[in-house]
Amino acid sequence: MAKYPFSEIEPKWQKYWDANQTFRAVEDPAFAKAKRRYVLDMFPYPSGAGLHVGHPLGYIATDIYCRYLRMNGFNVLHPMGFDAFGLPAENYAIQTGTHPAVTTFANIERFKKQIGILGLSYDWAREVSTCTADYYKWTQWIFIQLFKRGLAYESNAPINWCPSCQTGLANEEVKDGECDRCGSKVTRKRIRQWVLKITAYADRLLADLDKVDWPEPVKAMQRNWIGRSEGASVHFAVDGLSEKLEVYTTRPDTLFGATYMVVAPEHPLVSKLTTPAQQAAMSAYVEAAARKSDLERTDLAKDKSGCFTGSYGINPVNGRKLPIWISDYVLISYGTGAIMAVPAHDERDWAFARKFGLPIIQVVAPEGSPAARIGTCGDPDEAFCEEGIAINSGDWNGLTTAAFKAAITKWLEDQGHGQGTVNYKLRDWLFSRQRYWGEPMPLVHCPKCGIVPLHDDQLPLTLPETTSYAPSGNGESPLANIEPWVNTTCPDCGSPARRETNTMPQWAGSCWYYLRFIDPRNDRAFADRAKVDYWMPVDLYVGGTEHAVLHLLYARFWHKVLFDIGAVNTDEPFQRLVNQGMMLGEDNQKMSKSRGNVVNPDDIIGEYGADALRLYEMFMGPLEVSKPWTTAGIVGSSRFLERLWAMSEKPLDDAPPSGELLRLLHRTIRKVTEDSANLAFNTAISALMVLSAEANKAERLSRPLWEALLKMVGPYAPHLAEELWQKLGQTASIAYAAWPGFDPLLCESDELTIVVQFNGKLRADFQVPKDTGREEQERLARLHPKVQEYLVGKEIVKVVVVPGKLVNFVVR
RNA sequence: GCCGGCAUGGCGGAAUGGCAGACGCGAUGGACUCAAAAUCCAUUGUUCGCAAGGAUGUGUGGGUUCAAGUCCCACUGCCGGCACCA
Repeated sequence: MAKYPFSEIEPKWQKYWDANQTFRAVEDPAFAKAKRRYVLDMFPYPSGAGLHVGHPLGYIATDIYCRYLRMNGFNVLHPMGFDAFGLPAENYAIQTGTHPAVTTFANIERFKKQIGILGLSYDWAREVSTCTADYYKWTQWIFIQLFKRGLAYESNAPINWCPSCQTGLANEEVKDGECDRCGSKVTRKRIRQWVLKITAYADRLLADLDKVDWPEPVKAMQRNWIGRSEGASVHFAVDGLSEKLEVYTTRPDTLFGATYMVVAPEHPLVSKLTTPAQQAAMSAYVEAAARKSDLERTDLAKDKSGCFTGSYGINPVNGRKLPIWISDYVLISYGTGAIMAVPAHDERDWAFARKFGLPIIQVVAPEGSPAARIGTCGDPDEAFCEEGIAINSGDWNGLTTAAFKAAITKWLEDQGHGQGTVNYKLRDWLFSRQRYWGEPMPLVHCPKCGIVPLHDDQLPLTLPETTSYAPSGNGESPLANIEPWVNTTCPDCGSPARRETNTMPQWAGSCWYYLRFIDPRNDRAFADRAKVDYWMPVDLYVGGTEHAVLHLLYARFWHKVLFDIGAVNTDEPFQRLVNQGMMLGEDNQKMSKSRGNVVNPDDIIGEYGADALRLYEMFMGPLEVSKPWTTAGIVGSSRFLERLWAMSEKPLDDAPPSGELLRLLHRTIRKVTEDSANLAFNTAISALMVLSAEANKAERLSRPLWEALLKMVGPYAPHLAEELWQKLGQTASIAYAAWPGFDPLLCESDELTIVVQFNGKLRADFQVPKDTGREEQERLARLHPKVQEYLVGKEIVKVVVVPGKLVNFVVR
């Protein structure tokens, strides 16, 4: 018989699904909340580079899951769209003059074509692109809500600046001191910026991680990034100055060990602290620190540097005078930008004290050590950073670190010298970009009213047309040069005013796109609240780990703000998150053009068909783990499909199968049902292969078995399944055929194999009827000829019997 | 340095504490063929043995258990994230 003509059949069914709107999702109240599922892929940036076989991995997985859910009576929302603002299209525009929208939409079309041939069951009627005005109208609207709640503010603090991208970057976009996008060294720049106050949500972003079903590593990364720490703020009087110097420490129990203090070069008190004698040295140091890049400043290997201010702080616990230094190892952006230095119990302070000959006093000793008993000790050899017992701390000696922390914090509060404090590593989110191809910020600078947001009826504020996309490089976006656009009137008072010219970062559009899919054409709200209630939260969200602290943190933040203003029904957007593993090249390296190991899905589909590619990508291993692509391996999936195609020619019997084949059928249904629900597609496919191989051994095919098999194949190889389903005389799509059920009783075998072990080593096996009792099983085991042989000259110490499984003789 | 994750045949992988290696790729042998491809059948962890049958085996070293790939402790290697956050 002819080979499976996938190149005819696959387009045929793709056209059918499209023409019949088979996967259109409708908010039908007949489905109870428990019978609705929102299954979401992380939407792509439509780059011009084209896809490799790794890109569709997650899309195939969610598609199979959605098809499985539909056959099980769920109403499924499964949309797709495009994260369409971004630098590549803009950079191309600078080079060629082509409008970024032109490039972007061309790439979107190409992308849709490429994933279209995979037979993915998206509701394309809900497609959105973040760069269209009807979409970013609502991005702007949400930004205004943030602004109105005081969560967006202007800042002039120095920021991360990428000299190549010519724009500011968020902390999350800087990796190892380099731009996450282009790899250029990030520098510091002081320009006016818009910042979102994500730190106001730090506690909730941390606590609510406990509510969601996400991979632990991703939760750990977010917890790390938020970086909550508990400690105390301590106020140090400064000799000869009215101002107090406030420091933050997680170890208030080491206050007696403080021997000097350090403030960051950018600290506001630096000039007041500097005595005339130190003035020259201090200016030189501050200037040198300002010139250093972030990477230079945070390089651990470098020597500590610093400069004495000439001033002294007074330690509130013992009145001791502590010299105040400045050093760039203290960061202005964390805590109070000033520290008390305890060299005996902190590696960094230790290194600094050693370099500058500052005293070192040990105030914590390991529990049980002699020092802990007598309350004092000699000079330490290295910093001791663990917890222990207080020494050299006056009346506090002998307390454990934990007890001392609590006691001294209370003492500080009682004496007015400080208080317990919680700190976060998370910084506010640098939100403005000095580029063209992004959402314009819907704000106006009015000389009378200050910064005024546009009114709702003035949205969207569309991007002006221009011919010059190049950034000015001086911290202004190209929009600043478009005078007719910049000059406007104040929405509130009507006076002449100027528009904000910064644009939003690419993350803005992706912060809420999952909500727009719910009601994509609504022009009165970002989404109708009843529809939000119908679908939200997202039940399953599949994408790569690269967004663990970027998109996934930002989106949670925006969602919580929307929750707080009553616009959404849940305080977390994504209930369950799954990270698909990376598809590596055949050489086990990351797939990339520069390595020359890229495999194009179009080529594979051309040779083997989309169903074979889908099947193979899922068969290769668990969804979550990274694995290398092997083109040679795909023939296994292809052969399986060919076998099904050939089997469809066999004569059919109406009777169900009998005996072992019936049992295998029910077991397979059980296995494939469980595995499909758990996204364990590799083992489900394996079970389908076993069943088809067994069923194929007979000359004739049982129709009930064949129908069940086709339905189970449906989500995995939908084109072939539809074709063979139609061949059976079915007129409706298999996409909504009822998923086959199984009978647990029919899964069980009448006979069980019992294995016999001697001291845990396998020696024999035999068959027993199911329901054989414990004693009977042991008796039959003893009668087994090989067992008798092994028992000769041995003494039985113990017999372990697991009914239906094994008998283990422990012998001597 | 800190926090995660992973480690099983030639390869991808499978295995509620109970027959390690399901399923697939590859390889070897055979059938079909003038021949090849395709297809089908058989074998395929390593090792000793003509065979029957042994021994050994899930990164390393210990431990718990009648029984450990699976649980516990200590390592090693690889991958990812963070990194002067006081």
